[in-house]
Amino acid sequence: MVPRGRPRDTQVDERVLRIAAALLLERGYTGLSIDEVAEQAGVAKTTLYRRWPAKDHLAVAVVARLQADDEITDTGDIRADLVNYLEKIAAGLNRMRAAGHREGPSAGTVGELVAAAARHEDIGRLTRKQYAERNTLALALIEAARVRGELRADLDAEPLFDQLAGALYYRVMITGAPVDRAYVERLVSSALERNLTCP
Amino acid sequence: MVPRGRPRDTQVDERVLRIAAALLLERGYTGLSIDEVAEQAGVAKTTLYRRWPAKDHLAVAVVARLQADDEITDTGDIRADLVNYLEKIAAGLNRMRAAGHREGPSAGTVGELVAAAARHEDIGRLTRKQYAERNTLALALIEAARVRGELRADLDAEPLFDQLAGALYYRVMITGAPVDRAYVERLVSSALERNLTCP
Amino acid sequence: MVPRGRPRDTQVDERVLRIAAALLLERGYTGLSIDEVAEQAGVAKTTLYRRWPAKDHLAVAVVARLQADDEITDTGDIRADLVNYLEKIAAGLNRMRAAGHREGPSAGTVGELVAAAARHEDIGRLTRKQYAERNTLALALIEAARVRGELRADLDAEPLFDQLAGALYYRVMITGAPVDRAYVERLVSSALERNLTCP
Amino acid sequence: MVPRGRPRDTQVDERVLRIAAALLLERGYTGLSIDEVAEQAGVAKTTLYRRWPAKDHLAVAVVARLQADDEITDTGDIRADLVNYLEKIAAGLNRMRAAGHREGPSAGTVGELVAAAARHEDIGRLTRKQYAERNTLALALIEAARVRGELRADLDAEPLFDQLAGALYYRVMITGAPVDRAYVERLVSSALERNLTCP
DNA sequence: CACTAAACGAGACGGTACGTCTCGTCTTCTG
DNA sequence: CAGAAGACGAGACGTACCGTCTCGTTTAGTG
Repeated sequence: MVPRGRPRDTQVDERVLRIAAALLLERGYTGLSIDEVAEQAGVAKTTLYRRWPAKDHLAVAVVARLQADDEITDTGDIRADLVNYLEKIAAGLNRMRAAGHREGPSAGTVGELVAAAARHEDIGRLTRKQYAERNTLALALIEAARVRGELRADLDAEPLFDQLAGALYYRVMITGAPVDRAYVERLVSSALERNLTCP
Repeated sequence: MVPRGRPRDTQVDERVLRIAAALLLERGYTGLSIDEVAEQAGVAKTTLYRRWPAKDHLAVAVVARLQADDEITDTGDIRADLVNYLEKIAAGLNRMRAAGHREGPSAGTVGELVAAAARHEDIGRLTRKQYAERNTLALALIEAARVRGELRADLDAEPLFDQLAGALYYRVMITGAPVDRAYVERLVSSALERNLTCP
Repeated sequence: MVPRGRPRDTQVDERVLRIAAALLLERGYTGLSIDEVAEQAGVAKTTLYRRWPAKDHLAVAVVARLQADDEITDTGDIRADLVNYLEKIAAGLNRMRAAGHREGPSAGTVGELVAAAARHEDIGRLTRKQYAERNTLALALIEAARVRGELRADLDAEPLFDQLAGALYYRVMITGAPVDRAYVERLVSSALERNLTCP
Repeated sequence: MVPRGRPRDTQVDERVLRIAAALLLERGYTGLSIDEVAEQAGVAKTTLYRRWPAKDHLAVAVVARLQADDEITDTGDIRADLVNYLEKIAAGLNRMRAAGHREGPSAGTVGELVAAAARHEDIGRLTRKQYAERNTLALALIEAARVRGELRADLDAEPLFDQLAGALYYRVMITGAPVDRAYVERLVSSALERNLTCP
């Protein structure tokens, strides 16, 4: 398939995403205005809509780039690996938390993205797929630890990871409590140690 | 303090919240229009804004009323009590999930509310306070179980409840996975049983 | 007929009119807000509406009081008498001109009063009656001058006074040109001297 | 200068002004609602506000178009020319008089326009400029008559025209008296003949 | 080099909701 | 009853976005 017509200006993507990121982080989701992005980027609105079909898509793209690659590593020490991985997730969330001037404790932008995923089926599919991949990796990590005997044999991995990741999101979005290294370690401890007393 | 002037019509709150709830659940956050609520409720917009300073505030009030009284009970069986309580939370979330057109897997409305809390400092304070109360109750439940020996003595209650509630929110908002009774039971089991093998 | 119940507080009228005048002159007709007048006067809106059925009526009352009594005097010198009288009218108009911060050249408040008279039949009747009285006096003045031979015998008094008063209003409302003593004298001269060359 | 961007739809101006004129004449100034104009013209409110920054501006534009071209002609007979020209002005005023419900004697709409000119500096400038042009033409007409000896050599043209036009406005806005051909002729006679008896 | 196809800048446009601002009416309690 | 206080209905206003459209202009590749 031969490309016809004038090729897209690749610098546009870069410039737009940079400026959109600045706006999003500085003023929050509402403050991210298509008109303003276009103007600041010296780009026509048409050009934006040629690349991202709606503001929500642009916002998702911006955040996706901010989160980047949360690598997962398996050192054989499940506790350390989980702490390590969860900390990366926490870092991404904390970055969102700063968005929107007031820098209140709650990460409104994360909420907006959830809403965006609900508004647009394609965004929903995309983000769920990405989260599914992340989940798969984490579950594999846990499974490996189970197989090699670090975790108990009849472990239910799915809710375990839900608990870990969920606690982070819960604090960031709902209670507004801090999510730092100390908390992550408490969290992993709480999740891995037995809680019920042995009868 | 003596009340001065014409007292507020208490029926208005009732009527408005009922209609707003219907709109919110049927058409989602965007479909909840102040003008329409006012019209359907036979109320002037001024009257709405006298009670709720912005649409966000109305929406939060609507949802607060839908969640309403998630009573927590202490039967002496911490596992059953937690399952019971989490199911109530899950029910509330699932109700939100249905909100808005496509009945997609993700509860966009919850995300909007998180965003609303971030946009308005007062909403943020209010909701965090409410969640803090809920947390307090749950932590007391857990603490009581610890004291009477159902849970281990050195239990860290805070992350434990974060894990439980967080997992529900995480699935509803992020992964889109179902949150039903079966899952809640798996979740509580996962959180309460020991996961690390004894060395 | 015996008066029953609490008698009206006569101080209210005074206070309200004073404050309304201040607002009207300072901010113009739009800036004259019933709510604000009530608040500043320490008076309930009910009380205002008991006295003046609408904002327009209050405004008219305010202006009527500002104009007060344009006395007309007959010294036997029609030119001087007219100049004298027109100057009083001009003074009233110039007072209105200052109204509304921008102190532009045009007296918007006069226009608003005209509009008010058109909106409310009763205001229209009232003001037209007042203007009719003024007219009657002026016409009598002119007529007397005619009878005693100062003015020509077949003079048409009605358009003559229309011309004089009208020119003032025209400049104040339409062209924005100044209306001072010098102009009034030119005006009277122009109206009284013959303009057509004698054939 | 190259035109950039999508050109304005010229039909919009036409349609909007037509419909706005209909509303203004039928229901008066208050009855001229931006929302309704937009709806009836099949045009977005945004489009209206792009052309006229406020309702006042639209109203002025509507009236300006109604008045349109009051051509002035110089036949060499100053009396006839003045009558002719004043009649055109009177016609415009009488058209305004009909505007708004009660078809009362006073042209409230003219008052509203005066008020509009006072509220917005730009409208004031614009309308004063237009009236200045009209004045210039009329003064030229009078001046020509003076030069050719129809009017006396030391005539003061400015107050003369003020008197003529002013009388019309005065009757329409203030006294509510009729302004028809007969009156215009009396008016011109009154203004042109000598009024003082020769001493 | 002409021609085609698409990207691009600019900005008008339709649509829609928001939140604000008055006005004039009403309802309650107090003197 | 008058008055203070303030809720209420009604309705327009002007604003702020979004996403689409319609131009004219540029930038490639192709015959």
